Amino acid sequence: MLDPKLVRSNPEAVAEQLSKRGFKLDVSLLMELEEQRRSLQEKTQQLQAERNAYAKSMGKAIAAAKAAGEDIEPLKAKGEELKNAVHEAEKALEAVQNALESYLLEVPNIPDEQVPHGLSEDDNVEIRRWGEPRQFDFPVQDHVDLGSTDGGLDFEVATKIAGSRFAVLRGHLARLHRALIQFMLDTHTAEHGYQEVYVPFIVNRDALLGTGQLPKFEEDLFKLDDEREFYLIPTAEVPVTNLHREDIVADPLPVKYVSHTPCFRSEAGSYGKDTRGLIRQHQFEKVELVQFVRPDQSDAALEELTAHAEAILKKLALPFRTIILCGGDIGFSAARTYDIEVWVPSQNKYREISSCSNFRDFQARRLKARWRNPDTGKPELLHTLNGSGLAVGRTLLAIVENYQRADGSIVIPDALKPYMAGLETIPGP
RNA sequence: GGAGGGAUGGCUGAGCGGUUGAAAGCACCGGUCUUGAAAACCGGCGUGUCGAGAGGCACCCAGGGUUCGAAUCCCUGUCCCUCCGCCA
Repeated sequence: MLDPKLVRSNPEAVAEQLSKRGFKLDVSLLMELEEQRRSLQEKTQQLQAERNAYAKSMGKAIAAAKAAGEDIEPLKAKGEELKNAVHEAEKALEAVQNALESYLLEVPNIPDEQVPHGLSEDDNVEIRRWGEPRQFDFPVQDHVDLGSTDGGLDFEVATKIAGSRFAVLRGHLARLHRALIQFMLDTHTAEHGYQEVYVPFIVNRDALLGTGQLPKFEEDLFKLDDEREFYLIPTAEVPVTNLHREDIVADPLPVKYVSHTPCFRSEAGSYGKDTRGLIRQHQFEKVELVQFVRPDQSDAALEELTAHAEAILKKLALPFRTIILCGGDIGFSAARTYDIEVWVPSQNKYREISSCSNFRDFQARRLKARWRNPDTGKPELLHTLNGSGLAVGRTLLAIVENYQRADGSIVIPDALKPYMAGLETIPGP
């Protein structure tokens, strides 16, 4: 959520900045609600003050009246009147505050100055490339064909037991999948200073409000049929970032977590997109990096975090490029996002494998995630960041395709061999 | 699943329906003292929100209710603890 003070004190400037992402801030609605809020709040608080003062004086007044043998009913009646007036004012104020709050909850974050202009993914800007896409001297197969030979990658049986957009992995590929997870976790904990956390895969509504998936993106989530309003997590970002909801972080910042979780997405609105293969699934695994940092450190932290994700691809010798998302393509809660795209030979292009974002204080404000600034001694909002490090299914896909040989076998990257009991290649048909 | 007991400021922990936004201790900050530190002593010290400011308002798990007045009474929910049962 944006700082309400900023929005009401400078609505035109905020609207201008939000237009960069194609969002139209309803300034007149906002101003009108704000005006109502102000006058109602004034009135309510004045009445509350009156009631409080009156109630305070009542103890003595009643005692005095009783001693004098007077009727105390009139004293009570005045209190009753005040009570009712306060109630009414409070209700009106609450209604306006709710309207204001629910509007603000659906306003996206202000994009960073460095975010390129543009309204579609075509306007994203490439920052850097690493590695050379391999030249193949034989017809390239995609991972679906490569995996189908020994049933290592089986979409049909997954359809039977669940439905479309699910996969079953078997044998070497299942092991490779597990190896990737271990490898990523080990790298981030041992080399990049992250603490590993294991978290719930089911979260409540408050958690999703905190990170910004709700209230606006309910249709992307799997909701459980349960009166407790449970949802399957769409990313580890939700449980991990919520670790510090309504918290004043005591640890020295930055606090860095890495977590491996499954992710569940209904992918509403993506029908017909990437229907083949592992790219877009209802269930996939991800190793996620999350950081809580001092506000003045978050820009640097995003560069660092992105480099941590890139390090995995470098160790796996998978060619990639890093792009910065333009205003129109950036996520709801993010101020700045780098996508890392890995080379996918069968598609002859780079495809997203990680998304690293700085949310500034946007999530922190919703979460009430704070730290105690030693300079002021006061609790202040901190900044949150996260990034995939990496999406496991897509990494598996990239390995299978980039490391394929003419006979359909797949070479195991050196970095993964220790996790594969020394296996050198996954044999072809 | 059954039976009890809890939830108060960064932590521990008092709190009679009215003078309690909240005792006390710890921690923390400032000062005195000291060559320095510790100890001792003095003072300060919750969060949010509105306001230019003075100051106001809200908050004692959450939501309802009773009352002129609720941290204190009632109801519902959530979470935690103890005992019994069951269980990967």
